[in-house]
Amino acid sequence: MDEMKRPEHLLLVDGHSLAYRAFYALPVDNFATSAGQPTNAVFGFTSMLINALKDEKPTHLAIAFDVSRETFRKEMFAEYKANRAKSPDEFRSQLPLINDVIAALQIPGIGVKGFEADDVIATLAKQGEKKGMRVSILTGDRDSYQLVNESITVLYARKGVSDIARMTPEAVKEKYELSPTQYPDFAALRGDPSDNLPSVPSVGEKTAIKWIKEYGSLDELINHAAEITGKVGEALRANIEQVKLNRKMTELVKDVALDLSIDDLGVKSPNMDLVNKVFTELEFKSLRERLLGSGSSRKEEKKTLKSDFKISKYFKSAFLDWLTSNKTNPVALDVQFEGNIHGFTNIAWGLSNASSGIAFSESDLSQEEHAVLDNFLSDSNCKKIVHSAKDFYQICKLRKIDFQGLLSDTEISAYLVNPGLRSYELEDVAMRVLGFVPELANENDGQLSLGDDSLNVESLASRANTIFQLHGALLSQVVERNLEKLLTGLELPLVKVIAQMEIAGIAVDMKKLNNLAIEFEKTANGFEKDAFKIVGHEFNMGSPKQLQTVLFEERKLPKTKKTKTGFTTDAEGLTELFAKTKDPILSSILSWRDITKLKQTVVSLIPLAEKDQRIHTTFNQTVTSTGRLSSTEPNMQNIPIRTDQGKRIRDCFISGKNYECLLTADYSQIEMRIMAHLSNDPGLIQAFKSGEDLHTTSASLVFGVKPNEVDAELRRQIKAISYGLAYGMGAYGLSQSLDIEVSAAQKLMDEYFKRFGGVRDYLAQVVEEARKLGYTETIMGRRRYFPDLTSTDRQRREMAERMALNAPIQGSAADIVKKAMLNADELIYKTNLKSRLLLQVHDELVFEVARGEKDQVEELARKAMADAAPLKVPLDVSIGVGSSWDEAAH
DNA sequence: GTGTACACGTA
DNA sequence: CGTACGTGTACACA
Repeated sequence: MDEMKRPEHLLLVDGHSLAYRAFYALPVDNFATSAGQPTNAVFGFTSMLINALKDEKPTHLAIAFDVSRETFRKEMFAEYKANRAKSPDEFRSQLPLINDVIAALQIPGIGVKGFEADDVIATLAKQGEKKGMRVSILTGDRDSYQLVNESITVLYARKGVSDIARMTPEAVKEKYELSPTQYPDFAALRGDPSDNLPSVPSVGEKTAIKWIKEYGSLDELINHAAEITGKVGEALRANIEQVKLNRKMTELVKDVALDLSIDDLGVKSPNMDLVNKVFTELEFKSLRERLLGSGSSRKEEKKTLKSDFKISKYFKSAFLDWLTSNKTNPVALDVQFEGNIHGFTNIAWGLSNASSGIAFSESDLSQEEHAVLDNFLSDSNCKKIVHSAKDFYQICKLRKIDFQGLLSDTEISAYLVNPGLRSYELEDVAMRVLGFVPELANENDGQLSLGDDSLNVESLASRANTIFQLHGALLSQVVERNLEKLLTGLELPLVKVIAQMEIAGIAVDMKKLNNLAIEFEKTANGFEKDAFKIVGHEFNMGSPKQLQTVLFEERKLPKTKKTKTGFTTDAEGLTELFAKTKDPILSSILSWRDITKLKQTVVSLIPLAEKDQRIHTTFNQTVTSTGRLSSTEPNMQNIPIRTDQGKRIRDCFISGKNYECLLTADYSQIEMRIMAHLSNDPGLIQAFKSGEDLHTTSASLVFGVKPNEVDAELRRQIKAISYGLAYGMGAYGLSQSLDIEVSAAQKLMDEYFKRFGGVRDYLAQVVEEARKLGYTETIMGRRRYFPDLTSTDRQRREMAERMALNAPIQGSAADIVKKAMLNADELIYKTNLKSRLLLQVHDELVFEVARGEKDQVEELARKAMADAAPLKVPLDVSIGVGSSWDEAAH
């Protein structure tokens, strides 16, 4: 192969800071050899190194290490890094292993006594720059930002082991509004807690940046220190010597005497024998694979996803060919975009089948090509496999076409196969299911992607190919686990409904909302003042720690229940304390907490209202382990309702222009109905069929009184028992929630089970079966796995048991509500109504009713919800209508 | 700058 | 020592 002459590129790695980052980024528990040697730092370090080699393709390479803590900086400032605890044994034991790794990779490691790795790197970087090389510095230390210029880039390990920020002069400017040369001036003012460099009191990043921007440099700032007014000015003048010292310490040394030169740093191929030996000892299997495909080792064949996978860069014939001739075969699609439901910009697409792919940015398309793309997207005969179909529905909806032909969504498939995992992002699912991650496409011109979230367009084709492969692998798991119907009959069609709900959003009365914020703020301030007066000094009421000092030390109140770090100050504890002591501070705190929480809710809603005066939440379909939806930004599923003040917040959600009112429809006691259905308990079923109030009926049975003799207290008790059971509560928990003796609680439970023996048998059977099978199932076949049911750790096992008890109940309710949403959507579509579904709050649906459609929507909602599942008991739906969400309550 | 603890809103 | 969530603040931090 003829060696192309490429520009020389020097990669310098700060070994210590990178390893340290890796150590804290990866859980030590998950990385150890079978002999028990921790390897998380080695693994993370090696992983970052391999990635950098792959991405940077350096021609020259060195790793610098700190040799000891005794450096010239320490001589200048005795306190330097004095606060650093000795690094944990688990970390230090890995340093020799890191040396083994870099020895195997034939990378020179450099350390110079009296200097830090940073200084060595600065020296080499400058030498490389002089020789006309491109220089990259991989580090977890921001001090090296001062070296950044047109030739020198810092690759800063932000968090984890894959989040690398590419710090060019522009990136530094963007982040700090300062040039790289100004960075150390700023750092000197800010101080550095990890190096034990003090900051100027009351000067934070904001002020530091402002000053350096204003005066241009630290020297100039100091020259004009006398001009700065106020407290901050005084603080600066009082600390000028420290700041000067900080500045000296931050400056990197660029002329450390080294006994080798850049020319000695040419990249060598790894010593494969040694690599095999070391990686085997460390039990790194996947890293060895990655190394082989790293490109730093010369002729090794590259391990891509699929050797025959071809990516066509965009060109016209390929584009047309792809979108028009592949009609009958499924295609995997990936999309990248900026913006949100109010406007998507910079859209780029990746498409792939088993063997080839194409990727293109929309900006490169002609008008005709755009039309071809739209046709493809809305052609139900073109079967599409995607990861996160909601994006596709929303992008299409905004350009007024219908996304059609959804064959599957790998994100949702993966979720159904095993809900309750942390992430269903493509990279994570691919790693779990296929054992690899989609590769970034190679770039031939040496320009690299920007890291972060901006992908290069070609990589969308590899992502699409990964999605294609995932579909095959996940489909067999879906079939194996009997999840096909749940997937295609419930979750997939639901995606579109949710996409529409998010785009619709819910209208808010901004005036009311703003006024509420002001009013709550005022009230809160009043309570705060009261509290300060009672205590005799100011303190931060929002700090549980300070609160503890005030309550238990200053006021010597009796201690509440313990938390991990002290004594609880939660509402329950404080209420109890108040009953005991009548200390007025307690009621002030409780009232302040209450109103502050409400204020915060209101305040956070205000900026979320978009130009359309509506709030558009995001419903996540793959978060909960039970099958429920979740809602974020804002969470519309925990808007207050219980108190009068809280209801005033609900009153701010209203029907929008051209709509008549809001309509809420909710299931009454859906979880207890499911309990009746699943347990087949004749008493419970009868109670529901009778049409009487459930809790009243149950109470009369359990307590042996006539229904009309069931008072509020008895009703409250039976309600606590019923729902407690659905959550796996024991006698102790019941005694707590009813404030009775444990023995009394046990008696109550016994009595309950005497009447509802079927419930007891069912609960026992659920756990038994879950232990046997490893999972529970809902009425629609949704599974949740419980590995901890066989744990020897009692606490974990019992936790798993309670979760297993609850999962079929909560999960079946989720199934039913989801089905109801589909029904409602379909009925609206069929009857051509303008009304629409806006929100789902677990057992409640909120509709926005168009003029003149009130009665129809009410009937439709009732039918959609009641018919959602054929249970052994009826599904009771109650409906309310009003001009606001509060008024529509019932 | 980031993660954890605590507190608290909903079903 | 009752399930399932999301969000805010304070605080520690290696």
